[in-house]
Amino acid sequence: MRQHRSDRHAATSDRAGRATIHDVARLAEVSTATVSRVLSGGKPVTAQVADRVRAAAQEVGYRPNPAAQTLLRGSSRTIGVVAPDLGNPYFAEILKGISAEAAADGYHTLVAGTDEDPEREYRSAIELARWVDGLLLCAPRMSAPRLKEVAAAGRKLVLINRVLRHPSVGAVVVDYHHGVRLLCEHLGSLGHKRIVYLEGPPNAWSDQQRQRGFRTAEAAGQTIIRVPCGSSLRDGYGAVDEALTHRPTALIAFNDHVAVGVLSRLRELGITVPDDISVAGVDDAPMSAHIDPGLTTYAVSTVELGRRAWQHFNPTAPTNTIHLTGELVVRASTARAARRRRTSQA
Amino acid sequence: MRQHRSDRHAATSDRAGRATIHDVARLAEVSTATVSRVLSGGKPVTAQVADRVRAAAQEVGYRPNPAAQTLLRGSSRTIGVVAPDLGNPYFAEILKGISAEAAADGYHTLVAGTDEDPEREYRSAIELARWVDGLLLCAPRMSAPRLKEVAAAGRKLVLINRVLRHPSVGAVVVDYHHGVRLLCEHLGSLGHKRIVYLEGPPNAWSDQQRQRGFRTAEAAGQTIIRVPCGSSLRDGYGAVDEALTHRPTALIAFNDHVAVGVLSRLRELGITVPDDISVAGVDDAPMSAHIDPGLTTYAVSTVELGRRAWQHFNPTAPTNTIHLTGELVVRASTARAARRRRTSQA
DNA sequence: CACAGGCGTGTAAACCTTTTCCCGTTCTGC
DNA sequence: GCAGAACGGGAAAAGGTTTACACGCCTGTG
Repeated sequence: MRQHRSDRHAATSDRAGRATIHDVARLAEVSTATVSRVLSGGKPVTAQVADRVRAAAQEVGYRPNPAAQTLLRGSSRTIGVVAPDLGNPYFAEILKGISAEAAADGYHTLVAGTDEDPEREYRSAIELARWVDGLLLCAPRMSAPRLKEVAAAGRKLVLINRVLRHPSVGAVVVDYHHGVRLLCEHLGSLGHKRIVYLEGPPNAWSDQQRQRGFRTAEAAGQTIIRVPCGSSLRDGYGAVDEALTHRPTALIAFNDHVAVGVLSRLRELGITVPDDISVAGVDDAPMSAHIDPGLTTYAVSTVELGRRAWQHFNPTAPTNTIHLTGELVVRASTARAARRRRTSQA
Repeated sequence: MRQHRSDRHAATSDRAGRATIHDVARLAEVSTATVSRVLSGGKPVTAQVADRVRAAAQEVGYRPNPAAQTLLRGSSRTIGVVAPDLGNPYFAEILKGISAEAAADGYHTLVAGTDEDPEREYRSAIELARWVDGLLLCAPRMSAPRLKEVAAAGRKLVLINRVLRHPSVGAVVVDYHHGVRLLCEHLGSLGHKRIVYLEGPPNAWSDQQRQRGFRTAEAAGQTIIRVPCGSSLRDGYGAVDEALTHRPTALIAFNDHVAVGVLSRLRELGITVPDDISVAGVDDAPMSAHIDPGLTTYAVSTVELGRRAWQHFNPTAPTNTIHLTGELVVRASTARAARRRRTSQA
């Protein structure tokens, strides 16, 4: 592969087979204008002519060329979605939701994964902006100036879990500050004093929001130890050992995906959750209720997130920032802090 | 929402701002042909003129209109991916892989989820076929005639986990027959005699392949009890109670997603895996290694799947069916059958 | 010195659809 | 019976880009 340059020829010869509106017009013995009117429903047309046109269209298997339609109407009826990791169930849920909403309105969805790379994110966004009527960026990591550049390049820009001081850019954000506060209060009420936070990707806006929540918790007297981590399952798995050197009684992961990796590594080490250590996540991924132990987390509906994001694409919608607040979901992964901490290798 | 019809006006007024090749040509005082040659790199151009054109393009922020390019060259440099459930980690992985491969070759990816509905699947496929250079259908449920219709409507069709006797349709399929045989042999060697199979969606090709494997196992003397289920986590969760009425010692789920739901329900019922009952899945989803107990499953690399599928889009590639064979991954969810079965509600 | 060839650039057609404007016919109302 | 309206349908332009063809100039060679 990597030499797809050569398919120009194949494409052209293939295309030769597709019927155009002219073929239909010729067969039905009418003008192309009439064909368009019959099929796209403009002005009224005699029933007899309409039938003839429809029969002709059926016979040659006519389907309007979307490129021509797009060129003419200046809208492709397509939105673009850019996400750091399409394999992450959280983004997969969002993509599922938004594409379903879009499809219900006759819109298509173009996707791009960026592998968490801000540079690729920028390039993908700029590239997609050429094609689509609206662009949805999930948790974008790129700098604010570049984000503004993207906003200028495209039609309509909507952000998920990132805000940008800019007119005409909509956003839907989860109130992670609130979420983290709830988690800290919950753990505090269970007697946890030393809590490790496994940080998300550097410069991620949504990580900064969480950090705000932790500062609030610190101001209230709790001890938060920050350990660099990331956003994937592997990141969580890999960060556990360092986290344990700080001898925490509880552990908050950047998100549920990370938390699953954490639980996996803890199990390997023979450390029992929640008896030896409590673990909490953020996002309430679909599987979080079904793993053992069930994961305590901050839940916000991805369905709602997708719905709200799609609303932003309505041209009459105001371009503001919608704050979504979730709720604490307590499951089996958090419990009262052990009276005496056992050695970390149990 | 649902009244996006009105955005024609907004779109038109927005589009007014975008610079065309004519604007660049006027500013650089050359013809549009020269601009195209400079930017798309065709025939040679004087360095001085090229610089002038590039400067002009930069100044007005020119980006070629993809609809016009598509219309002309008859290729949109886009592929379409249709999957039953974008939220299912298995399909999310495949989407991630194929879109990354496509992006590396400068192609875009259009997606559609079908919510497991064959009717929507057909409509989505036909609709996407108008737009794209190639269509990738993941585990399609539609009938063979309709599949052929889709093949005729589009440029290039590639199937994942489904075969179709038809020239010019490529396919990449996992050898589930082999996988199920391995799982049955594995369980047999552990002394399991009564195995429940939680069936996938009705009419799913990949379920039929699994059934073939089970018939082989039955021919070898094993007892397989079939229980209707589905392909989602909830389906697995919901099918457990009925499955238990058959008093099996082991349980094979349609896929890992289902198996996770099964484990969850078993835990609720106080039934221990693998002591009371063994559980196995199929697909080796990313999380399967990280849950407790680790899931015994049949693993085939989704990366490989995506890579092979993309290869099929190369116009010089033969349109054949590629069989991918995986391997048994034994984890903690399967063990020797209990000597005496406890009551199912233990 | 003249002519051929090559290189750089412009012109215009083609890609396919929608929609505006216009014309011709038929029907209505006075 | 005639004027005007209403309605069905056709011709043509617009939308932005690429590319085949043509043209002019410069250079190198006979």
